[in-house]
Amino acid sequence: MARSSVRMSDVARQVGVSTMTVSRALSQPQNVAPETRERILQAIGTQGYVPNGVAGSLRARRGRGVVCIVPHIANSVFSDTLQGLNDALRPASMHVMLGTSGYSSMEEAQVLEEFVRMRPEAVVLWGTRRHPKSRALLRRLGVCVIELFDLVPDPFDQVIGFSNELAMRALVDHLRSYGRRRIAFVGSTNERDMSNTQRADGWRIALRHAGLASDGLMVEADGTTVGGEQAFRQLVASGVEFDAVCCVNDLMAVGVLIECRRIGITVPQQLSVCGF
Amino acid sequence: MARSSVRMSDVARQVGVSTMTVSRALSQPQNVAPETRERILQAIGTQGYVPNGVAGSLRARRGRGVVCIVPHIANSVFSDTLQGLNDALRPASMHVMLGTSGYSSMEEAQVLEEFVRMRPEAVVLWGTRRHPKSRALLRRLGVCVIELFDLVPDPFDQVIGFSNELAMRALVDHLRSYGRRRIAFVGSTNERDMSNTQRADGWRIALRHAGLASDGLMVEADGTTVGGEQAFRQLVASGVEFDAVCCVNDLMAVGVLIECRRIGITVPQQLSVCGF
DNA sequence: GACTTCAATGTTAACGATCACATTTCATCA
DNA sequence: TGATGAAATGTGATCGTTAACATTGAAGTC
Repeated sequence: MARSSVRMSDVARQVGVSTMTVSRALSQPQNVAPETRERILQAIGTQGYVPNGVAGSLRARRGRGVVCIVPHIANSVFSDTLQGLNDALRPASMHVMLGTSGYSSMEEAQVLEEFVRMRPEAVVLWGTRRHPKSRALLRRLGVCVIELFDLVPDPFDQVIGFSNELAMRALVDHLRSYGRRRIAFVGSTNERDMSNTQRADGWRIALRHAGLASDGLMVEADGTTVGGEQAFRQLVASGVEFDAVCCVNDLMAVGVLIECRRIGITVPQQLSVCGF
Repeated sequence: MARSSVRMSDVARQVGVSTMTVSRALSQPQNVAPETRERILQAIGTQGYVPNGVAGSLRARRGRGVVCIVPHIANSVFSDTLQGLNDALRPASMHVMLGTSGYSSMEEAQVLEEFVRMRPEAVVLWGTRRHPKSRALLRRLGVCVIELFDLVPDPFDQVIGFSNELAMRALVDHLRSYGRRRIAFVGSTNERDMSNTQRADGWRIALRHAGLASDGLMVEADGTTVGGEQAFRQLVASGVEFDAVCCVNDLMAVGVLIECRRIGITVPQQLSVCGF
């Protein structure tokens, strides 16, 4: 660990004030005489003093870190979120402590346990599925928790998100307003991803509310572009009739579009295709 | 800041040992009698004790944080790097403190100054362009610095990267081995991005070494797909002869490919196109 | 002039852990 | 049998800062 040999007391000695005045000059300038403050800042520059934030956090019982654990960084949904969080935190002189869960709540719990040792100001987590250990830990520490993406009726602390189910229902209703009646669903087989289930539920519920059938209209494959092609081929091969396809994500929708072009189905004339 | 009211001394008291023994049970288990350690771990579980990493870092004069400042998170090159760094750090119980520079060395210096207060174990930075303030700061703190991406002859501390110039020269040589002789360069007008200049240099040097001309063979536009299309159109319009195009990045290469398809140039038959 | 008020600064004691250096215990062996 | 040493544990100081309270001095009030 880098340790600067220059301490606040070194600056204080040179200026001829107490360390408390130096501390105040940095964190509450309005309580220090301008002239004194000026001399202190100059001494800081001369000596190359870098405040020790670890010591400060310990004594002040507050840090400037915000833990953020996302399933995977190298995925634009998550990295965009990180970017936003980072940008919002900087003006407040706070920083992101980054972690990944690999879509596993167990792994998230382990990472979380290590991270909270640094006593973060807040914890930002993706989704609302928490391992019991995580819940207990967060509850015990009383740390501010912000859950992203999934809007649930009984949030742990604070939630910023939307309802997968309602969004998918809105999508289906929109297709209905275009006159579509046989609306298929292309889902992902990724079991860890709860949003797939919630979106499928939304599709099913919307159809039921509208008095439309869903039987045989759901196909699943890997949640990728190739998976989308496969699933769509499967749907076509099944011989079931359909005039619209809702995909659980954009990648699969791209796969569907590719397959449509290959077998000569015109979009949106013959078929409506939705991503998410 | 979350503060657990349970301290190490609470655990120690319950077990009937000193705090030092608890501390050792956690960080150097081999120096504690197995039976004692067992009782300590049990008490920790019962009381829900979470070690205070801030206090530990202060006294031990070493933390577990690694500062990583990238130009922009929401860019796959950087987020992939972050992912890798994060994955490598986790087994060592270390964490990433994330920051962004927005491609500005001045902003990087400011972010860095705030981050080093937490006395990180190491600092990972993108590229090798550093603001003088950053250099001075890092030098003064004596913190381990790792610079990524650009391989330079006079590294600040440690560098992991490759030479843009040499890579581009290799690319040009590869095209020559295919018989290409009129090799154009599509560059980006993004001034902040040093790598553009270095790659252009590589292209120019490779041509000179091979005794080939570069005059009129360089075009520039915005470093995007659209920019690639524009630059290629400009190249075609100039009437200059060429049988290969090196693009400064993949996005521009995609733009070139799109434009080729539009105007009926077959790749790779009539023209070789390279990304980077 | 004595009294209040306020701004500027100082003093002391933490924050919660770990380092460096004891001390205790007990098995080993000449 | 007492010296020797290693394993297990304890003691006291300390990491560098800031909260809480105390002090100082000068200006304002009656």
